[in-house]
Amino acid sequence: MAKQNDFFDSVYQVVRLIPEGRVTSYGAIANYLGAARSSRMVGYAMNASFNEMPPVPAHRVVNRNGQLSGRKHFEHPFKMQELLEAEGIQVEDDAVVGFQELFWDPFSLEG
DNA sequence: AAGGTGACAGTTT
DNA sequence: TAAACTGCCACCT
Repeated sequence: MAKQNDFFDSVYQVVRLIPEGRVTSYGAIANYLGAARSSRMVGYAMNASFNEMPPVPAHRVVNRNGQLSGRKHFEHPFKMQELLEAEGIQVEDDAVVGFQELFWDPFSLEG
C-alpha cells in the first residue's frame, strides 16, 4: 500500500479534480482534506506541484478572494492568468471575474 | 535536530 | 470602511 500520507500528495489529488473552467480556494481544499487550519500548506504544496506528475492545475487554485495570489510562482507572473483565460475564465486586476460563480467545491463531488 | 518559511484565512484595531 | 496582526502546521535548510 503506497503511503499517501503526504499532505502534499493529497492536495494534488484534489486539485486535479478541479473541472476545467472552474476555480477553487486553498481553504476549500484544506477543508476538504480535514485540515482547514492548513490552508497555507495547500499553497505551499502548489509550489512543489510543478515537479509533480501529472502536472497539477495550480492555476485553478486561488485564494478566498479569487485573487491570483500565486501567479508570481509560475513560469511567468502572467502565465497563471493566461491559463485561466484559456479555459474561459476572465481575469481582471489579478482576480477571477465571477469567482463566486466559478467557484468549485470539492465536496460537490460527493453530493 | 531545531528553527524558519509561506501561492491562506480569520480576527482585531 | 480598509489595513494590519496573529494563528496555523507541514515542508525545507
